[in-house]
Amino acid sequence: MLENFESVSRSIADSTRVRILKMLEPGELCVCQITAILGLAPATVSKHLSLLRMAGLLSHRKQGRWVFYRLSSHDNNPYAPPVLDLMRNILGDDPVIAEDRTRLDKINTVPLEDLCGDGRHIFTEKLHSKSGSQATA
Amino acid sequence: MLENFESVSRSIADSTRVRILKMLEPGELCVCQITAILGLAPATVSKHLSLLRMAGLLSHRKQGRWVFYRLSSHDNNPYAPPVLDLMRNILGDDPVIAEDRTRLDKINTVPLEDLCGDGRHIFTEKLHSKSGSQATA
DNA sequence: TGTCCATTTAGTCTGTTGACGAAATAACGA
DNA sequence: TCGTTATTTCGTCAACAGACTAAATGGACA
Repeated sequence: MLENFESVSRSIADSTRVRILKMLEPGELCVCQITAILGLAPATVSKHLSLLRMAGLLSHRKQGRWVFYRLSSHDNNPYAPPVLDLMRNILGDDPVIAEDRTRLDKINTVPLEDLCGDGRHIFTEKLHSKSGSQATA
Repeated sequence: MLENFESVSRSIADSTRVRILKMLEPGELCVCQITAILGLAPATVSKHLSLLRMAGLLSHRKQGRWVFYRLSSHDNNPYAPPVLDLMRNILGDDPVIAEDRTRLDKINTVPLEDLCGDGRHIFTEKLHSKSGSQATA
């Protein structure tokens, strides 16, 4: 009960995890895509994703070497759905969230192989450069 | 934006603060009443209340030497109302929350002067004793 | 004015959290 | 099978959070 609610509320009490939840609204993403958008170390991102999954907010599936995460449709935690519903209706106009969305759009124009492969660092750098918002990668 | 949401989500990410929000649903309470129900040091409770107020979840009014807190109806933080609405619909059947409600009912039978005065410690002790749930103070 | 008492603030201590790099794991392709 | 690569786990470290005690604040009342 209170324990389940706490795992959800603690999950959304961190801005990085809120960013993850918001960037997954349009659909599932690979870990390397999420990592590129956030600009954090893979280990850090993995830990956040694991925590969100444990709280019942995310589901994941493996496809080859890639792992895709999506907003959960499970019933593990009864408090997850109402919280996800609430989040869907807010923060769309927040600057940080909006910038993430811009990066997401840019990332969707690049094949996963390119993003996660050799060109990874170069692309991620462009994604987070000062002129990143209007650069065309 | 994200900052305002974070102050709310961090507020509800602690079980003590969730207990406070739930015990204030029926109506306002004095700090000494909240302290008695929680069984924590007054300074600790005061800090939690201050944090909840800063997040826009609580309002307060002074009456003499007592300070009464209630669920906020202000518009300081746009994320406070939807979160309070969500909370109203959940956790009513949680054991901890239910026990707090029992203590609240018991406290409401005692005049504030008695609760905050000399008999304070004795009453609080009864409130938190093993047989406290069925004791009649 | 001075005392009493509810509440808040200040200071401290301990446990938790979020970041990282390095090492382990797992799956693909040669 | 072996190397490569995406992801996770492990170990570490600095920053934060929540608890307490002690001291400060502020209103009530003699």
